[in-house]
Amino acid sequence: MHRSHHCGALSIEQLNQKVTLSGWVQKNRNKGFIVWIDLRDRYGLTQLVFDEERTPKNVFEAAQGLGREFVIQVKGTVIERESKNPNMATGSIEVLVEELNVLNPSKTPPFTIEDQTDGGEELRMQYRYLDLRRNPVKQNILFRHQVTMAVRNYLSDAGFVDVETPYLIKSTPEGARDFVVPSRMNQGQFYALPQSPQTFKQLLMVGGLDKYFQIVKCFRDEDLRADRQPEFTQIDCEMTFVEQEDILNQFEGLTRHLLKEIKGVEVAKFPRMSFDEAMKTYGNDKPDIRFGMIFKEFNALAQGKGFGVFDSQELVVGIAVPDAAEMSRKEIDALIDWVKRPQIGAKGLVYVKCNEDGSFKSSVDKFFSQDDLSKWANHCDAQAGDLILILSGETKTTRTQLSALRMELATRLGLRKSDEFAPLWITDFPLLEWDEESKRYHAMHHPFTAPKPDNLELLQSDPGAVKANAYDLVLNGNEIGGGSIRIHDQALQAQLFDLLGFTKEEAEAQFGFLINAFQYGAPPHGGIAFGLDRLVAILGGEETIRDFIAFPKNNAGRDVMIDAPSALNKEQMKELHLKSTAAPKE
RNA sequence: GGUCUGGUAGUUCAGUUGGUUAGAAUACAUGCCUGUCACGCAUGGGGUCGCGGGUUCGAGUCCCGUCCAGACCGCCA
Repeated sequence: MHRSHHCGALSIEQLNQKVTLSGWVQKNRNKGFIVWIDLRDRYGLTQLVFDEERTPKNVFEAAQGLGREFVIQVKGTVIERESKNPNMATGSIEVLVEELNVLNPSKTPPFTIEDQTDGGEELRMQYRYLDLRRNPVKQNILFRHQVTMAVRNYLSDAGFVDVETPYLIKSTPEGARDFVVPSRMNQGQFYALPQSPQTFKQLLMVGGLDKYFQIVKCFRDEDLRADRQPEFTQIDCEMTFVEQEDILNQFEGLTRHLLKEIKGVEVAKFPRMSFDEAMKTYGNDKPDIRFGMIFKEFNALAQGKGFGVFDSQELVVGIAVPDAAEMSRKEIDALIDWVKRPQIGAKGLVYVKCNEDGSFKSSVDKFFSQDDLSKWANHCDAQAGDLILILSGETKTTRTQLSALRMELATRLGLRKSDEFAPLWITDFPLLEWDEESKRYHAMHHPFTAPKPDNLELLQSDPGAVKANAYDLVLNGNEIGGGSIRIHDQALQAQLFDLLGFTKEEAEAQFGFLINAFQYGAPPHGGIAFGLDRLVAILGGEETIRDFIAFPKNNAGRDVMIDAPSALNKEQMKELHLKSTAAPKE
């Protein structure tokens, strides 16, 4: 028997019991006459004690040589501590060791295995198996398990069937870049790894499964971010005989269940906002509504007063930053520099300080009277002590810039509280997006998304104006889910492929299987997919998903622990009918 | 593809205008220590200052190139 108890189990209840424990040496505190070892496993820490008088001499001497992360097994007796540690779950007892068995010694780890480790990001990734021993990372992984179990239970109880879909599928140039896998048995041909199980879940609906879900890996060969990995996990769902309203209700239910179950938070009915309204009032299709600073447009108030910068622009838009009028000139200048950085790209920033005495101080005092500025303050609900910040320019880019500024200020002002949860549905997305580069329309969501039924006639006359039965679930400024009602009518699907610039032959070659399936009684259906990694991170109060993934990849898509990707040897390359311009590994 | 920040001891970092033998903390090793729990005290070992080139009497420090890491923009149907 390796152990009778785990390292978080013992308390004063087990006093005087003989126990066997196994675990890792967290810390060796050697006082000369006495040695304490903190023994660690997944469940906690237990203090072991060895001393000159009570411990056999050979065991006592061996204890002095135990280093960090040695794996040991001990047999001993649970005794009450002379000095208790109230900060420790097992702090009132210790185990007086009689037998010590070193199961495996350890090299000194390259970083400390403690909550506040001295290890940097890269080193921790390289030795991820050591990092996983640390509480913060371990807790995140356990937390993820809690979330996925709650999801599975909820969806299964609601009648959803967990179905696995294939990972080796067909490449489609539409959308994100595919990861591809060469086929040995089919020379010169490639599988692609799915960007999502989209078409398969639709075929499951044609197949009559009615309600499907899968917690599934998806793969996208695009550049990474703090919240983006090349392989990531979706909670993928699809339902038959539903309208948008049915789906929103079902998955609002799931999200509310998770918030309650995992965080103990009760949330009222989720607000809904159209895409257009989100863009107009937050400059963003995933607004963080935990705080205000809602966009107000100043065109009517600020144009035609001789300030050329405003007069010449399509949009003049601003926000009132609460309690920020105290900002020094230097701080405001730094803010102006911040928006002028190439990442934001604003030309400048107009500010109005709403002083406590009711007066206004602005960067455009030359052009606007106190009366003008008072109207501005009124317009954007700025109180005395607030700071109004205004950008102007082309509508779309200016909104994007102000949105970035709003989020930055909220972060700086501590308004993005990680224990506050503000979900929001965004609806009525445009069906299509004009792409300047390729001079054609792209599907904003994906090519199977259904247009709103009363927009159908616009498909010919003004495709860009067509709204879709598509929706996103936003949580604290992050898109955590998105979906749509799908097209189930083959004629409409053909029309969409046409609009997207597919010839009949291309559509047939890429999606023939789906078009065929739709000829055999495809039911109305729709669904949604949640980004599990992101959802877990946000519920956990973070925005970086890496520490909620057991083995994540770095910025460049590398796994620095196993050193992947790597070159293949000549034989493999030959077998796969691949030629490389890079020197192959011998 | 681009912008920005960083790379100095096992680790996390400091290093002034370019100037003596490159420091701190922590980790590690040795010794001391009669109740520790971030134990304490003493001593010690540990450096290709990412790499290559240049400027200079002299480069961790300045310049050019390059590699690596991170954040962001583009991209992510």
